Amino acid sequence: MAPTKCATCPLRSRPLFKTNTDEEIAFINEMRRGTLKFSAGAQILSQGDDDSDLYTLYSGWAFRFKELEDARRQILNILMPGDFMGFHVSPHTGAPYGIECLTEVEVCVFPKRKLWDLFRNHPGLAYDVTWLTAHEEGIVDDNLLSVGQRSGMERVATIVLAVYKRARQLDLVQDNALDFPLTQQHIADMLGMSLIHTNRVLRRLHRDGVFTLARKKLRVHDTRALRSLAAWAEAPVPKRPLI
Amino acid sequence: MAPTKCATCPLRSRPLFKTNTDEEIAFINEMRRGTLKFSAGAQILSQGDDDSDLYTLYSGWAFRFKELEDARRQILNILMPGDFMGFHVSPHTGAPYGIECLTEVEVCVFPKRKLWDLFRNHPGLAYDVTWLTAHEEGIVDDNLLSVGQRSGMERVATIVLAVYKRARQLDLVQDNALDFPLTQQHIADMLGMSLIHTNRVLRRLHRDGVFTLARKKLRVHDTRALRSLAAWAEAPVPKRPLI
DNA sequence: CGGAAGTTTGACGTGTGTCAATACGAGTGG
DNA sequence: CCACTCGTATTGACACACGTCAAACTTCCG
Repeated sequence: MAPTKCATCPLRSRPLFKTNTDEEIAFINEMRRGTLKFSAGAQILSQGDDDSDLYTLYSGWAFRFKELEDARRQILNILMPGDFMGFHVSPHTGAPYGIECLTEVEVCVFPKRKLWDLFRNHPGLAYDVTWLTAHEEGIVDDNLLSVGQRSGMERVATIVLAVYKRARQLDLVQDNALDFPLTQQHIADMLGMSLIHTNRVLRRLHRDGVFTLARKKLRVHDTRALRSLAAWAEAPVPKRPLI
Repeated sequence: MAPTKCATCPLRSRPLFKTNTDEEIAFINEMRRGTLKFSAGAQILSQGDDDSDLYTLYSGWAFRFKELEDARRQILNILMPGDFMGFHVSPHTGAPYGIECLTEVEVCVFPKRKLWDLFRNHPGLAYDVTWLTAHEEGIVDDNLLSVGQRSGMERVATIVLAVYKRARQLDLVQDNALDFPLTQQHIADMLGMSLIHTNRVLRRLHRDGVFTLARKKLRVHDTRALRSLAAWAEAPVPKRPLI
């Protein structure tokens, strides 16, 4: 359950998140309209929606995606606790993407029209909003690099490693294992590959003992191998803002 | 030549760009350290640079890209006049992408450390920075959708149409034609295809009379055909901020 | 227990990549 | 004005990663 007051938000006390001033937290608390629950598979935001709200993902996983008329779907990035969602540039022409839940999800809701107050009175938070937007763009950049340039094997290794790292930052990993709610179809849609080819690649990595992925559990056995398969560039993780 | 004062910036008077208050323009003018010229092929920002500046592209074209150790390169998006560049989340770990000029380029330079003043004293401009960041993310989203889900033919049609539309907004199109500085290698690196396959697709579209692309000139003959090849979704263009 | 959703495998086709060679265009220097 | 050259564009032959179709199997869950 989400806490009633942002000041006592257990997410905020995690070392991953930077600290805000009491005043800023009070403002966030006041701006927050409340929390909402969605069940797995529900859409928090549908492509084309206009006049949607802003959200911070409090618990659970979701993903942001775009789709074409003929139902081909591209997953743009995965959303995990602390991610800020719903800010886009086409408020009048409808959301250019959708957001769908992978698990049961709880979000904090912020009305868009209060955003101006935030920018006007809390420059620190305004900067945080920009930071989060740029951060998400960085992840999409990474995904575009993968889908555009890496082979199927490299793509799978890269995404597994990326998810594993994010999950570890959020303290979701125990004994190299975590709950992993994506189906192979989701992975395929994220990597721009067919379901069947995705399955073959996963099988191969499974057989080679790099990781196991079964029954919604991901267990990473050989980070080293994963890293070299992915041609991964290591980089320290800066403290991120939380709105 | 870039003007000495932002108040008389000819870019700003274009209908594409929204108006700012005199005070805001004065602040931008004061924040601007000056202008810089780059020749075609020069890198405004190199992957891994730390402590870089912020830029607004004043004239010319450039592109943002990431590359892997083995020199595979993914172009993330194309930059045209009015684009805001250089804001990213990893100031201490080095820029996660590079920016390279396609033509001779002139940019306005803004020191990053003044950004805090901007957020603190000019919430309208702070919002504009966020807007521009989110807008660029939207373009990367579109590119990821293309690279992940569309066929080679669809990808080429989509990108040609997108560039054509942006160029028209900037008044760069005369008689359905514009200066187009990308080589086929650039297009290939943007669409995640090999140079040779890109060439074949271009030839086919050329033969079918959809558009011609030769000697750095792009001439669009059949927008209708292009649109249907691209499965394009029409959307009105909102006024964009200019910093 | 039954049905739906998700996973796995095989057979086969094709879009796209790779290799190699030629042709073209724009500069450069003689 | 002509060689020369280098980046760019074009084309053919061939290979393979990946997509498609089809079917069985396994897991989940009411």
